[in-house]
Amino acid sequence: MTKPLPDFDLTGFLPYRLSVAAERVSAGLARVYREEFGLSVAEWRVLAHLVHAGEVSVREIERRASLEKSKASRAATRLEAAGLITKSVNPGDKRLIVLALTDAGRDLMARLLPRAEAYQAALMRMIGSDLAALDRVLARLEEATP
Amino acid sequence: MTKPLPDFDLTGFLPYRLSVAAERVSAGLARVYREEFGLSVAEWRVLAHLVHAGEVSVREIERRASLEKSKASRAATRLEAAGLITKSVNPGDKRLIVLALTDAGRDLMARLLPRAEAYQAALMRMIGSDLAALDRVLARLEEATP
DNA sequence: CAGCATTCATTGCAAATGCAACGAGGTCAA
DNA sequence: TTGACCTCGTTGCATTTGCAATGAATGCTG
Repeated sequence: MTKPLPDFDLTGFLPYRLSVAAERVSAGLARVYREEFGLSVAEWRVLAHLVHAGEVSVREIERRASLEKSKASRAATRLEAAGLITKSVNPGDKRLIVLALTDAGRDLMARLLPRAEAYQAALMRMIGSDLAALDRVLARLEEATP
Repeated sequence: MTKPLPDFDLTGFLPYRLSVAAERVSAGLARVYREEFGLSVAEWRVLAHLVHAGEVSVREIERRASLEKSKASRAATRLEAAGLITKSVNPGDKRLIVLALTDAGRDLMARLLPRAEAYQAALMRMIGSDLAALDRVLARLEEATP
């Protein structure tokens, strides 16, 4: 008596499809900031968050940019070495490190952001009228996951 | 004269949101096959594809399961060591390796697949009426990415 | 204010990753 | 048939990753 192994098509499995799609989109975007600006995903996220948030601790990056503690720390170290950000101790709470863009970092982002926006625009064009629905789905997954 | 750095909210950036959502969903699913069956993502994908495809080469896994060449190869090696699949040379083309589930592999998947399906079902319930739109979006991203 | 628990960032280290190189096999045209 | 190419799977190796441990700083409680 053999087990009744149900058929299962991985390519139709939602978590898999979502993962592959996200990976491809990330890879497409990464070409922009990697090939032309030499940034890794972690570095891109740190810089991108700094543009919006101003001065921020590593911990804040970890939370807001979904970056592993150590990943955020190492990305910050590399960015500092590249002269794109500064790291300093928060005088109020000396456990905290204040990350801030340098002029060079701001310059780089001023050139990079339009490219990133253009990429998002192209993506949105592909998604078309399903954008609102996708937005709802992502919003729901942001607050909870099964 | 400072640069006109446009504001940019990473948490509203579509590629980022997609990436985070996919990562969270994957992590949720991974808890099932990792904690209870000791499988990695790569191993899960290989097994899942074998269920549907029967006997398959490593190359085929690479293509159909979006797994790096070497990742697929190493996953197969581990799965063979664990007694879940067999590896043999294709007699017709001796460059090809034939991967096939063992009885133990089939048994494991018979227990795992219902859990995976349940996870997908829970995910679909969350997505609700936006499922059709999400499906279209993923289908479009599968055939092309900006 | 003393002691203890917590928070933050870094780092050590084992494991995972990705890429290029390799060797074995196969294809095809001259 | 031979020799130049291609394909497949594995592996070597430098890099990246994730996790736990560490050490410094702060908060909390009695």
